[in-house]
Formats: sequence, C-alpha cells, structure tokens
Amino acid sequence: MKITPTSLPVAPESEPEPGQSRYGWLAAGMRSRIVQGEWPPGEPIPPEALLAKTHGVALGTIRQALALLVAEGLLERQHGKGTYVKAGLGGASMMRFFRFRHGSEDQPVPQSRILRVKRRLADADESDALGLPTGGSVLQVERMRSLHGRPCLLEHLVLGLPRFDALAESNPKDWDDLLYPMYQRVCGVVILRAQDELSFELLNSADARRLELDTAHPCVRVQRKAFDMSNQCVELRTTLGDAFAFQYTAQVR
Amino acid sequence: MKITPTSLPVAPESEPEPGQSRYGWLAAGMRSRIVQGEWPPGEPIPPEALLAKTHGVALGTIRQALALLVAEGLLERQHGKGTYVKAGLGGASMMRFFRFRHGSEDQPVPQSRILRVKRRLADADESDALGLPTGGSVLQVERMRSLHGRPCLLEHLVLGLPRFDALAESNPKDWDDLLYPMYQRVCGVVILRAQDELSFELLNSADARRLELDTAHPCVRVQRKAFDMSNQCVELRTTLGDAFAFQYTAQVR
DNA sequence: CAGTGGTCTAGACCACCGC
DNA sequence: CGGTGGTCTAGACCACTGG
Repeated sequence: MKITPTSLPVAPESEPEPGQSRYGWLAAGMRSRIVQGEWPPGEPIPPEALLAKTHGVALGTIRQALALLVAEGLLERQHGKGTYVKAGLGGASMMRFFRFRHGSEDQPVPQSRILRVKRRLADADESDALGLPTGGSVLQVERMRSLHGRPCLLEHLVLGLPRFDALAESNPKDWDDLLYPMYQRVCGVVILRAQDELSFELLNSADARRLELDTAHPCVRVQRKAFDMSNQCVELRTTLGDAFAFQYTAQVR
Repeated sequence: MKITPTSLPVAPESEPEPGQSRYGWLAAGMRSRIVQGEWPPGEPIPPEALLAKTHGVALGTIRQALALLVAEGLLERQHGKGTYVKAGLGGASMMRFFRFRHGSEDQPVPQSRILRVKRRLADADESDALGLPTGGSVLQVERMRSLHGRPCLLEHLVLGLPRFDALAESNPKDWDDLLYPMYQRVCGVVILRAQDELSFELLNSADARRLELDTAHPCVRVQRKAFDMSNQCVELRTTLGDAFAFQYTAQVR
C-alpha cells in the first residue's frame, strides 16, 4: 500500500507546517536563499511567473510572499525590470546621517583606524541585548574614523562572539572602512535595521584628546543597536562626535 | 424634471482619474469618509463583501484599498471580527511625533503657551516646501512648551494659509496643547508622517532668555516637515531645547 | 518588441469570533 | 451557527522597461 502515491515533481520537504500560510512558507524559503547567498545582494531574483510555476502555486500567492520580503526590506521591486535583493544596510547608507562641514565636500566615507580589539566576557546587559547565554563572550572593538586626516568619530563596538568568530580571527589591519558589508562578506551577517539613541554630553579629557578637541567640548553620543534578518540584535555601537559638525535626519510615522 | 434619474445609490463623481489605480481611488474615498467622521474612530467599517458589492468591484480590489489604509495607520483589521477605524487618531497617539525624552522615563504632554501668531507672505523656500503659489501667505506661530511650569521647548511653526484659514481665524487662547489633533478637528488636516532634521548649536541671547537658560548654552534644533495624507508637506516646525535635557530615538532602515 | 511587475476579476475554501 | 477577515486559484489585461 502506497503511503504517498503522488507522482508530481514536488520539491523535497515542501510541507508548510500546519498553522503556516503557504505564502509565509514560500517567503521563508526565499528568505533563506537570500541569506545563504544563493540570491546575492543587488541581483535580480527569478520573475514571478517562473517562481509561481516552479513552486506549483498561483501568481497571487507568490506575490504575497514577495510582498512580505519587500516589507522586511530584503527585496525591492522595480516595475518593468524585476525584483532585486536589497544591498542591505550598507555602511555608506548608515553614514548618510552624519555630515561634516570640512570644506564644502559631500560626505565621503570616513577612513577607519582600529585602535583596539579585545575578546572578553559579556556583561549582563550585553548578553541580554545580543541574545547570548550567560557566560558568553564578545568581541570589543574601538576605532577612530577620520575625514581628510582629521579624527571625527570615536566608535566603541560590541559583537556577539559565536557569530563573529571569523572576524575575531582575522587581522584588524585588513578590515574595511565600512563594517556592515564586511560583516556580510566575512560572517554572513546582514544588517537590515538599526535603532539609534541620540544624546548630548561634554567630552572627557581622554576622548577629547583622541578626537583632537578640547576637554568638555560639546559632543553627540549615538548609541546604536543593529539587527539582522531574524530581528536579532547583533551589534552594539556607541559613536562620539563633535556636536557642531553633526546633522541627523529621521522619518517619523 | 429630474437631473439624476438613477435609482441606484451610486456615489457621485466616482470616476477614477486616469493614471490612478482603482484601489487607490477607493482608498481615497474611504480615507475621506474617515476624515469627515462618517466612519468614526473605534467603530467598525462595513465588511469587505458589502464594500465590494456597493462599489461594484471585486473582493481583491477592496482588500488592496483596505491594505493601503492599514499601512497608513488609519484602519486596523481583526480576523473574524471586522475592520475598525483606529481609535486615538485624534488623541495622544499623535504624541508619537513628539520624540524628546526629558530625563525621566515617562513623557507627559508639555503645556503650551502661544507667544505670537502672525499672517505674512511666504518666502521662496516656504512656498516650495508647502506647495503654495508664489505670493501665497502663511500663518507663523511661536509657542513655548513647558513641563511642570518650567519652559523646555521653544517652537516656531509655519502653516500654509489657504489650508489653515480656520485656525488663523480662531483664538490662540483656545488652542490645544497638541496641535496635530487640532489640525484634524478644525481644518480637516491629518498628519500621517513627519521628517525630522536634528542639529546642535548655541543659544542666542533672546532664545536663551525665553528658555531661562544662559546665552550660548548648548541646544538642540529639530527642524520638522509634517506631511498630510496626500504626502503634501503642510507644516514647517523648528523646535529648540536644552541639549542636556535631550534624548531622541530613531529607527533606521 | 518581448519580458517584467501592477491591477483586477470571480469565484472557492479556510480560520477565527461571538452568540 | 452565521458572519467576518485570511488564503488561494487561474486566468485576463495594463503599464513600464529595455533592447
């Protein structure tokens, strides 16, 4: 007696879990293909019609799945052209919020110099934010970002360590100026969303010296949590910079 | 002699402009019914099936229109129950646009005192931003916002004038602490989105005096453009506040 | 022009809610 | 149970893009 008498070319393991909508299942599959790099960032994915046929599903269903991924920020659709994998939150697009009034130039990517890299145990707040087990460890990074040879931003990073091992074992001299694309290339971590908290304070003497500013100079502190595709926070970042060279834009809904 | 011999309850002027999708048109109509109060906040709107029938359109089309309004935050759908007009559209939910955090955790609504209201011609930038004809006029408002009797925010507003005539003719003494709900009630203007630009500077003596701070005290400047349902900018707002009492949270995508 | 996504239809069946 | 929104189908035609 045949248990599965179907002779149709059904893809293996293509059983939507009960309680899971079909388009949700399809979206999950495509999400995974994006994460695994099978559909690389910036490249178009197969057209709707093909996807519908290969998955044995109606057009509308595929479109619902695609709509999900568009809402998540993974895909971008262009009428008449195709559906493209988003190039992620590139470091450059994150930096668009900072503007430094040196000369009248338009925000080139600041150069980066790694000051310190250290492996250490995570404290309670970090374990909580990064979803690490108690006793988990992190990679702590300090770096200075400069424009035209002048220091402008002092950054302090904390990265969860099972995930960023590949980075921890590499040479900081080889790191890129833009970290987020490097996270993706080296560790397969795609940053899709971030939450910034801005506040204002006066520089202490140590930070002031490194930024070549006076002690008690006004500065901006941006505390960022960066999230990956599964909405897990994977990076804690604190950035200090001259308040008078600062500008920030935000959408409110 | 009857001019409209039709016996069907067809809505007048129901011609989707060319270049406008049908569901976009339907959404506009329903949006207007919400704004006009025909579908009051917190109440359910007619079921999809009925809407589809009365508009002589397929179910899927109505659903697309509803999805638009849900995305705009005007509607809320509940499986098995109905589709509801979001409550608090005219309430404290507008506080989500108020992004400052002052020291303590909670966020009471600051009291508002109108300092000055003036009708004047718009300059070039304002005409451009607010979509006014050349030579158009605006309503300029200055107000102080206070928490627990202490001045904390100095605001400077510019409102396009054909649109806000009703406000211009009312008594500023009667204005609410929260302006956006009042815009809706008095002028039928619903603010759905805003864009903030933050920068830091030092207070001039006049502003410092009004904020009860020292001249050259560090302060934050938030320049906001607020947009209505048709994505037209209808308010320009500049807010000044003590930098040390400042905190701001933003999502980055 | 061919290929893509965008709109729209007219149904069907399922899942949830409250009575 | 009846009524609601949620999912899905199998088409059709339109609008945009590029060669």
